[in-house]
Amino acid sequence: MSQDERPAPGLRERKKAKTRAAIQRHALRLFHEQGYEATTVEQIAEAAEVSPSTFFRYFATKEDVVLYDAFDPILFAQFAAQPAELSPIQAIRRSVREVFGTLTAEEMTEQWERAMLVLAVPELRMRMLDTTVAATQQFAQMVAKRVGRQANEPAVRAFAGAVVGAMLAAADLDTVQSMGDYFERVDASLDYLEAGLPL
Amino acid sequence: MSQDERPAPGLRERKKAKTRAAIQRHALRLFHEQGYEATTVEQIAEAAEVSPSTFFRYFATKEDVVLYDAFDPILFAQFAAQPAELSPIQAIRRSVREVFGTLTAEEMTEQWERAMLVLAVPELRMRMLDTTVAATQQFAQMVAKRVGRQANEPAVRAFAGAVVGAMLAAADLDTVQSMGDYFERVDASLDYLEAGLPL
DNA sequence: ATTATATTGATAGTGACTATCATTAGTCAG
DNA sequence: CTGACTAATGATAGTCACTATCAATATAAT
Repeated sequence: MSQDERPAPGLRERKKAKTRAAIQRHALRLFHEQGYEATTVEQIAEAAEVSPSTFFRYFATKEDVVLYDAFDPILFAQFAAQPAELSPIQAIRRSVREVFGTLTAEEMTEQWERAMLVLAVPELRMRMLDTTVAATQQFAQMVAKRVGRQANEPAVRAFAGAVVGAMLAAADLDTVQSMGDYFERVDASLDYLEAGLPL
Repeated sequence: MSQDERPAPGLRERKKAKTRAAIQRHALRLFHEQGYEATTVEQIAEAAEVSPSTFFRYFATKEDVVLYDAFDPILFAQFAAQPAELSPIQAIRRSVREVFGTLTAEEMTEQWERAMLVLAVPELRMRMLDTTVAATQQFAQMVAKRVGRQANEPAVRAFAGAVVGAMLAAADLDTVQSMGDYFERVDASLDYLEAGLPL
């Protein structure tokens, strides 16, 4: 108690965090209950007891309520922290394991449901793809650092693109029906990339 | 003249084709002159001398005016037509060369400008990505056929995803500044994939 | 307590897109 | 050629995401 465990950053900041969380919670609940498109921003605002104006102050778009995604930075940090002697693909494999290994069953379910929502709604799926492709450049830079090359070299870019492409292809709703399935597929894809795309 | 070169499909159909072409032409011109976002559907409709209602009868969204893309099917057909003994990557390389080799300088410029527009406008870029990812499944099926495997095998999906991912990574505005640059990069990426992603 | 500042809600707008319906124009028998 | 059938059009009214603005309110700082 003597130490500031959480710096308790003033009433104003705490209120903002609460408001943001309330909006997101009610939004996700309503999306689950009525579907994404059938839920209007007005409804979300009303449920969270704020005005529509306030909604847009916290989330620039309706999509952002779902896509505010803290995973990319965590995954990147984990990737950077892997021992330098690992190959990029081995580093990816370990990063994925370590990041998702810490999730509770509940968090896992929540992530899975969110993923289903994103894949099901074209609007959300498209935004997710866009941010993923943008993240590919960042990934290329980290790979470059790891193998001692330049990030703008065609080989490095192609490698990063191929890895991301293969990971996206692993997220296929027809054959993947659970988080466990998905991890198996990601692992298999990484094996396949490591083997040099043998056909 | 004795043969029907174009079946001349009735006045109604000819008018529709004309209207569609007029809308698209004026839309692309206005996008070029004023920018995509600054151009409203109302302006396009007015320029093409139709009502806004009619605009949406021809194009479901404003985006579709730009993204109505005839290239994917042509590229797929060309890929399917490549000799069976070629490896998938060799077949891709040849298909790309053959499809774009037939373009005139003017068509080339037009395609380049359209590509720039798509990459510059988030809305368009996202839709393009979505259709590209969707096309990956189709591509996986064709690859499967070529190598005598099933399209839902992880290896086949991962291969298709990796190829598409690497191709997308080749379309990088920082390092690619012309259609010629782009083809070089695509070729280099295919080499790299063929070599088994050596780092 | 008082001043300065951050946050809010209300209001009014824009623009993409949908639904509906009467009018018009192309088609096809007879 | 004419009239009935059908497809295409334009007008109207509406929904919803999102923006801009501004007065009212809540927090922070002095």
